[in-house]
Amino acid sequence: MEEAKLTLLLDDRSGLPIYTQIVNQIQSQLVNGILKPGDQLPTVRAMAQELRVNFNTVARAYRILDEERIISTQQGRGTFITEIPPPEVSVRLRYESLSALTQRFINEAFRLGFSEREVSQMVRDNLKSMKEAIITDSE
Amino acid sequence: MEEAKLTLLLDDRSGLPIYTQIVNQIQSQLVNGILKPGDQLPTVRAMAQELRVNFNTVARAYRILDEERIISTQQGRGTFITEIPPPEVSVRLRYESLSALTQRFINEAFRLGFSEREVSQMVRDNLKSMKEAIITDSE
DNA sequence: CTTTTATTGTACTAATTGTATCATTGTAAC
DNA sequence: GTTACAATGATACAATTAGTACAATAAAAG
Repeated sequence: MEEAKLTLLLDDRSGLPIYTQIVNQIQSQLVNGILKPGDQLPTVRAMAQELRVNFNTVARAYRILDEERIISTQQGRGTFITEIPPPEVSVRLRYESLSALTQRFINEAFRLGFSEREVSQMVRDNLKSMKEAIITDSE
Repeated sequence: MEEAKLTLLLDDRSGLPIYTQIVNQIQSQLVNGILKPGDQLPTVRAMAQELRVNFNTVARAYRILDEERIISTQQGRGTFITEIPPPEVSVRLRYESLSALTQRFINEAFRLGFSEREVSQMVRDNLKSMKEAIITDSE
């Protein structure tokens, strides 16, 4: 949950653009557990200097990862790893991921003084209105 | 009517700037009665140290809350929760507070590819096991 | 009571971060 | 060779946070 050292290796012979290599390597480091949710990535400029590339190239990689919801970039603050991506992860990991997310949510709600009834009611209402919104959108 | 301990939790994954997180949480704690009218908030420097952020970040949050008339900041004295807001405002704020928290949770869960069924099931399970834990603790 | 000191929030500026836009470069297709 | 396009670089910008000096109030010292 801290800032990662994050050593990436660029390969000129790979034929892949730099930003793609950065995307791939961050993805694999996440899958391998080298990067974990909450970790802060190096700033675009720091990583750019490390890799001797323009910081916009790193920014491009970060933007792609952000669009894939793998990281969360925040102007003025930095970039952070979000949750485990859904793809091919095992059923167990998937379950644990949702469980952790739910526990954080419920703990927060309780900490703020909301009751069990209020929480479950609000979840129901939100899910319901979200479903209706989807139906409306597709008309 | 005394100074609050006021434990706030910052979350890097939330995507929200620190000052916004502080604003949201103080609002929530107010509408849930954790903070009461007249309560003194920690000084900007004390809270900053607690959260390991710059005190100007806390000051920014306090300034926003001050503009919303939720708190009253007084140079040289401190910051205090203002006197009773109209009850219907309080109720509305309370609802909106939980609604916003819930929406963030559900959006995140959907983003991770979980279905509506999975989400509501997980919420039920978590609430249930939490209730049992409380019962067990009190034996 | 007056003066001094400490504590508190404020104002302004600087530094750090990601973003947006356009220019340059290189490569492939024609 | 020209053109088209993708990748990268340069520059300016915006958002957030940090640093510094200051003003108002309270508390302490005398």
